[in-house]
Amino acid sequence: MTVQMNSGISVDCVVFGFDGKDLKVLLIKRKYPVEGLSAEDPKLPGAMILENETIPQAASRVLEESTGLSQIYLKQVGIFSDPDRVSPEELDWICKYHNIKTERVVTVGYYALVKLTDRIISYTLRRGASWVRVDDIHYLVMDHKKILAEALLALQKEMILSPIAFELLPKKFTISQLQNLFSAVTGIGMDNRNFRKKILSSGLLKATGEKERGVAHKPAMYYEFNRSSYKKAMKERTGLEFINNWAY
Amino acid sequence: MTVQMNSGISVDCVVFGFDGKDLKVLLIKRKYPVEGLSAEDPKLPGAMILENETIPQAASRVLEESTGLSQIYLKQVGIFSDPDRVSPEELDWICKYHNIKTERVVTVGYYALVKLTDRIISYTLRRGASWVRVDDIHYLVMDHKKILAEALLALQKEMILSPIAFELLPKKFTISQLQNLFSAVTGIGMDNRNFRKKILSSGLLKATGEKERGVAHKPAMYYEFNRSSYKKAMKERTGLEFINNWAY
DNA sequence: ACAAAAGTGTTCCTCTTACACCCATGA
DNA sequence: TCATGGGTGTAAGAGGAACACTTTTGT
Repeated sequence: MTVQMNSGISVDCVVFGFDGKDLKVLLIKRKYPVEGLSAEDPKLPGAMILENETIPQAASRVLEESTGLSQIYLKQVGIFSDPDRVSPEELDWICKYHNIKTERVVTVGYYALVKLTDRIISYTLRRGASWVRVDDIHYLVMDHKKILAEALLALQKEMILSPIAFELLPKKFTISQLQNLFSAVTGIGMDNRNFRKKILSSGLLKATGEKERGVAHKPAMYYEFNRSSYKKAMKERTGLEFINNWAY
Repeated sequence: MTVQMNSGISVDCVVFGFDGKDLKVLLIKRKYPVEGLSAEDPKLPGAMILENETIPQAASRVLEESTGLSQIYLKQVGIFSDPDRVSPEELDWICKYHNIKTERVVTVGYYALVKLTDRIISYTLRRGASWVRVDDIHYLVMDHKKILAEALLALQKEMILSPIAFELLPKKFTISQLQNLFSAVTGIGMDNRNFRKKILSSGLLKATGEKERGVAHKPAMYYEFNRSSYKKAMKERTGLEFINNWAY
């Protein structure tokens, strides 16, 4: 067994969006199909890393290319380094497409959280990409399904621990939207009154004064994420949360 | 800017051990020094990945080589991919040492938790490695100091959330040892009575019946980690811990 | 006898949970 | 007026935090 000399390194991004009801993922199609590989197979947006580029930078680049957005929430999920994760045909395709030579491609999986605005939706659709409900994704090329699964798991964990839900919601949102998002991502249901109490007493929300319009029921108040109060709270943490979280 | 063709991929491991008082890290010296690079510079154990080897497998291999142990707790910390993280001299050294050609080395950082038994200590010392208190480590080669810092951060987070403390303790340990470990790693102090209450009511500890011997004070009871009860508890989680953890 | 760490209970208070009805709006 | 989701309060119980003294051993 010898040291691996030519490793290609790529990044693949699971871009999550929330439409108010379902968690969705941005999927693209393979460009420049070759023999034996369908151009219709859905895949995650990804790219080989460039010289003079760190891996997080590569992930940002992929995101900017596929969504038109910079400055979005990006988190590493894991490394996928099975020597056989890319089939010989796929490897061939990758080498031709990028005009490189490599015997192996190790990929770094990321997930990204974006607000599903009209702009981003039309941008992605124009480029032939699509937003698919997580539950409706049954096949992706290579090990992208596995990357998706790990990304979803990481998102669930993270959403329970950190206030990242706001990254998926519009700037102004209702408490119900927030709760639906939690429920959609984590599968956890919770009494609406208790949810409101907690989230409001947390100080993370700032009422905007604006209300929903044109809905056939009592209009809901719009709130914003109070980023500054969150930062302040982080500094004041006691740090005594431990055993509760892992012991019964 | 072109696609990176020759990326070397390595793993580096931060091996943590606990001697009952301080958190320590296993450091080694560079073998086969070359001009311009001291053989005395301390570094983390690491290796280039091999063909037909996944990255976690490479990390396990490094661990087995440096400690003689397999089956130990290993967790990925992050990827270090700054194009300039390895100086030209270092790169030269790496290429010569491994007899490869590469323009860049991306490394994956891991941390490992080991029980500091007599066997492992003598094994590592025989190989010229040393166990250094975390607080006493001021310089490591390349970006290894940064890797260490991130590993420590990840360990702290993880120890608050999961029962990994047991990986660092002997099979039989006292409650004080456990509490000291928490305190040493997380910096969190806690009332001893409350700590005992919590940890004992958690069902994670199993009293062995054995007591300390030869100590100049009331001998403490030895406990073991009750792995099966932990697994059972995990399945019964309600999953409603969220907002408490990130909101005030 | 003394030094040194182990071990033990109670009270107060906060936070979690469970639970059911009225409100504002558009159709 | 009806259908729809928004919004509200309370009581009981569990769990967290603060607190000081006795016990066991070796020297």
